[in-house]
Amino acid sequence: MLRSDPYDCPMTEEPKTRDRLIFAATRLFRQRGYDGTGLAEILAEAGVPKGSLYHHFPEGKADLACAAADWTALQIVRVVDDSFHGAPDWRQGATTFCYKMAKLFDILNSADACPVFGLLFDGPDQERFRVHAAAAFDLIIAAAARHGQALGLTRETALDLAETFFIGFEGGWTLARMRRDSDVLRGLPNRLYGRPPT
Amino acid sequence: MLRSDPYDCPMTEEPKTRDRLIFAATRLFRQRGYDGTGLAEILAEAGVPKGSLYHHFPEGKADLACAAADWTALQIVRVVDDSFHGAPDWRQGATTFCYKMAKLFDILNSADACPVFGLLFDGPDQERFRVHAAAAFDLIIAAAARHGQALGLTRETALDLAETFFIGFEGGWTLARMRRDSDVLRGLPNRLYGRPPT
DNA sequence: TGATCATTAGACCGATTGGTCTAATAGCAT
DNA sequence: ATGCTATTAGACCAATCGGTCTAATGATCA
Repeated sequence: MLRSDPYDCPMTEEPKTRDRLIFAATRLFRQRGYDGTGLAEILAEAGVPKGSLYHHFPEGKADLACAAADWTALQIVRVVDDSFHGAPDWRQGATTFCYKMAKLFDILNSADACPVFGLLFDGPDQERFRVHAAAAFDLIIAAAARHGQALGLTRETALDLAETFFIGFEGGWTLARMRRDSDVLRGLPNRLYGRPPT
Repeated sequence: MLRSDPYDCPMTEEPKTRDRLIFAATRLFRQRGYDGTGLAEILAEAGVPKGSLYHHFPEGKADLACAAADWTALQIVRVVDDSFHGAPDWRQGATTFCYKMAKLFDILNSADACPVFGLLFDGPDQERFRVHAAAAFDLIIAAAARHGQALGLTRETALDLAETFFIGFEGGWTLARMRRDSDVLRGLPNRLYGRPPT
């Protein structure tokens, strides 16, 4: 799911160097964090020499990290759109999202950081990463809020609802990771919105 | 607040070597993460030579990180107890906790990781840290749940309420950090429990 | 006092870090 | 084919990494 094409390039042929770097970096940063991942590891996993990295990302590791974060954010927006597409109400959309992400959690080795925010805080250039993370978060919030509006909510209500949801989701992912249990994610809607009417 | 005495030793005299190491490590890990912090930095901030570190923490950096995490967890339990002490109901206790932590957020340079869970995931010894984090979390949950029971809730309800609260809190801290805005924390009770009855 | 132990002090180590630089190569225009 | 640019390839670098080790020092007994 999160491994499909970045920038909508056709996946029939092997991804190009730049994208292979982004893939490898995304996975490794999510798993070991920014500082915990060496360039050598990324290069090895991507099968790319060092010269290419600094050709495609002149500012090196930090550049690559931002690209990886951007790509991840786009993927999450896609999951949001898939989840809310055709949902009869907010709760249904949110629930579907949680289940999709729980499945993803199980596919990843379930000890990784949250795809969205995991990669964005450490590293030497803290302020740059912080701003980048905030922008990515707003992108995702906005996507969810659009669906809320389409379901008849006012703009303010939808934004507030979306923000609250992702606050809960972020905390939920953290707990799921700590316990290695994706059911924490599946249980989120009940926590946030109460037991469903049977 | 979070700088007071570990292990209840009197603060009149200078903290001993071991505690100075824990203080410095706590602060630096929270700020730059485990992998982002070098031993040299910690040693410099604590004013302690390398030999002492490996005397007090034979397994080195990882040992120190666990000690720092344990100490932090105890501090958080204290804030929980302070917040719920004398609170008329759950919501009041939770609200006080959020305000106290918001104040702490402002005192720290407000770009740090959540005191409880920020330090615990990266690093080479991932599994050890994960288990440690889960235990610390359960400690804090249990502390809050005890107050819930004292307020008349059943054990199950209290545990569930506490878990949900800290899920929200963890996500809230993350967002507060991203936006550099402690009001995200102060707004949490309204998000979780609805607008208060005026 | 002298003996014994805990602690401090920091020189030193091999490995790895992110980053630079030059040379070789591939792709594509003409 | 020729020339030009984009890309790959990897040797090389100083700096820093976490960790080990020996010697000096402090503290506390007999």
